[in-house]
Amino acid sequence: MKNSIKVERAKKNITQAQLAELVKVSRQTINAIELGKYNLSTILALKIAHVFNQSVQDIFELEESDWDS
Amino acid sequence: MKNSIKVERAKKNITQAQLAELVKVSRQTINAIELGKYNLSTILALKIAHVFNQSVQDIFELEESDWDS
DNA sequence: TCTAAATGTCAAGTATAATTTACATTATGT
DNA sequence: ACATAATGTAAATTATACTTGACATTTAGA
Repeated sequence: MKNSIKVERAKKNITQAQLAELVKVSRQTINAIELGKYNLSTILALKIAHVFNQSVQDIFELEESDWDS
Repeated sequence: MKNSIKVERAKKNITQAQLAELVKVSRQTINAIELGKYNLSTILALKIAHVFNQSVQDIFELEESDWDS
């Protein structure tokens, strides 16, 4: 799964730490998600989408390989 | 978090088992998600939204209490 | 009413999301 | 060049998503 969190943060001019605070997770969690290191929960994806006023699909995009299983 | 999976399944006339097969998880997982028993992964939410041709937000809705932490 | 499909539930196990602490690296401004 | 903020990374731990197998209950059709 790809994501555009870095771009959205840049638009809003906020740091990973600030985003972390807004959605109430650790800074490292935001960093790992932004770098595609894991498959975050849906509640967290909805919160991030809410912060950026975007749809979840706008920010998180499935890749072919995500369907492998 | 609330969801409308049951309604979407009814529209498409498919069972929990069939949806499970389409998104490649177990039937019990679909059942638990549909009953709001846990916070599924974003990849799975995107796959379910894809099956129903809907946005993630159309199917999964944050509740106030989800912001508690 | 009988049968089968569909749904609900439970317990035990595995996989992985998310936290914490800590430190290294890279970017930014003065 | 220096200082500081921001980002990347790692290991250890905790919380929880998801699986499997099994069984109970509800629903729908013949």
